[in-house]
Amino acid sequence: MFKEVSNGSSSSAKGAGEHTRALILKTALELFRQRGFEVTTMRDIASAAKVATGAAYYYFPSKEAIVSAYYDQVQRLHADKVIEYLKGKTALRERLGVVFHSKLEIVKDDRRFLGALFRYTGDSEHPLSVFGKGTQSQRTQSMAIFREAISVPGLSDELQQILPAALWLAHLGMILSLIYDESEGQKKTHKLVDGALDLLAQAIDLSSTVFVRPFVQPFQTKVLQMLQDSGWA
Amino acid sequence: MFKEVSNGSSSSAKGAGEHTRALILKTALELFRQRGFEVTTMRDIASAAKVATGAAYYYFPSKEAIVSAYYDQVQRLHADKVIEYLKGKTALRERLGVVFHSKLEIVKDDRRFLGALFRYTGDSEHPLSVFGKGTQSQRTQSMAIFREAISVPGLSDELQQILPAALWLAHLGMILSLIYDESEGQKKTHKLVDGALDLLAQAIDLSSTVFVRPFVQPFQTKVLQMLQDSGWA
DNA sequence: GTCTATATCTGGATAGAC
DNA sequence: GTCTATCCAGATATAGAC
Repeated sequence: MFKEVSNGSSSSAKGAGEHTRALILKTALELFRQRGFEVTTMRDIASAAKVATGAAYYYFPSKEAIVSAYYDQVQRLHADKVIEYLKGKTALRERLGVVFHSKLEIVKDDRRFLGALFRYTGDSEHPLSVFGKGTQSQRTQSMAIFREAISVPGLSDELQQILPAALWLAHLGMILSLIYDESEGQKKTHKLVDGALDLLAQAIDLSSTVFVRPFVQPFQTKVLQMLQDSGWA
Repeated sequence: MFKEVSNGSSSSAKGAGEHTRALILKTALELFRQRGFEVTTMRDIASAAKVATGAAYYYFPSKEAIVSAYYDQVQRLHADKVIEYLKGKTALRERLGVVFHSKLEIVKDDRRFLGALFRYTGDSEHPLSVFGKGTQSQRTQSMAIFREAISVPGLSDELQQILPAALWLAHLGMILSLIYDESEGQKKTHKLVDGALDLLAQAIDLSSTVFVRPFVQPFQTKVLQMLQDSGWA
């Protein structure tokens, strides 16, 4: 997110330093996976990538910024996967499954450093805070993926506006669950996701029913109002 | 939470170092409020409290541990307040309002360092992680307060088991909202809390209705099952 | 603009003497 | 239980090579 901004096309246009940057990122992630995030120092990363410490800081203002850059990668990858897998799928439950499970698939081996994403959650000023202004654009992109996933006929206007934010938040919860999940293959988290999506899809179906809708609609309206008031929709 | 454990009664039995500990805590909080959490160093704290740096670390293994100790205080205070204010109040909405707003009242001036509570959210191993094993007992205590608040007649068994965890999670959200809330008097957060509690109370009322209950009950059962599977109820 | 090399600062955290 | 001294690593600064 930091240096590549000044650098035209964000794909793989190997500008001079683009290679170095990629090398540092790749090396760092390998070390994080092997040894863990905390114990890996910037000096380790730089020397393993055979660059000077200053070079690492030239591209990544902090150790967490490396994880943040990794996560940008994840988001791009996720967006691509989702577009591909969503083709031809029309059922809401199925579409939601695609979005959540493909994300899980992408990050599944990176539990040891994914937690670094949450380090600045409580610091509203920090550029890397998940809820902060500095990450607004990533948030918007991520919500767009969820918006795409729920674009099926028959959904109320309110839900169309509520769900992207709600699902984005839920997906953060999923990542947290993954981080804390010691069960083999992290199957607890997979089960949790499936259970939650089942419930959500059923609840949405039910709420669209002619009998139930009149009861539920005012709730949706109020929730939407609250989200708008706090800048989430 | 750290040193006082080895020290019999947790109230104000001024054992040898109990005074020093309290002094360090008090001094640190003053500095955090005046200057902010990040910019205040352990050296600052120690010298302001007129003790050596090592002394501060003797009582608090990390800077965040000071905030954690502060939060223990908050929890005790909150529990006391809630017990007092809840007397004679029987309506669910009112009782929930007491619990949430009294918490908000207690922490309202401490936004500048409350965020430190979340620093280790992504680190499942860390003793101070909000979701970790090291904070289990505080979590249990906090949930007990919410359990007390919702002990009104007419609540389904499922909700009685679901709500403490759900409300505890929601109250974390409230604190995050407070931290990010720049509106004067943090009235956005107050409004959010009131809106959310209104909705919740209405939803619970509605779900107890003879007509709606049959539809909602299976959902509650499944949610409870999921919470139990993941160790939250 | 990209990078090396190196020196320095800062502040969280620890060890060991008393 | 408290202090002094020290370590460690994240981060910054600088000067210069290409």
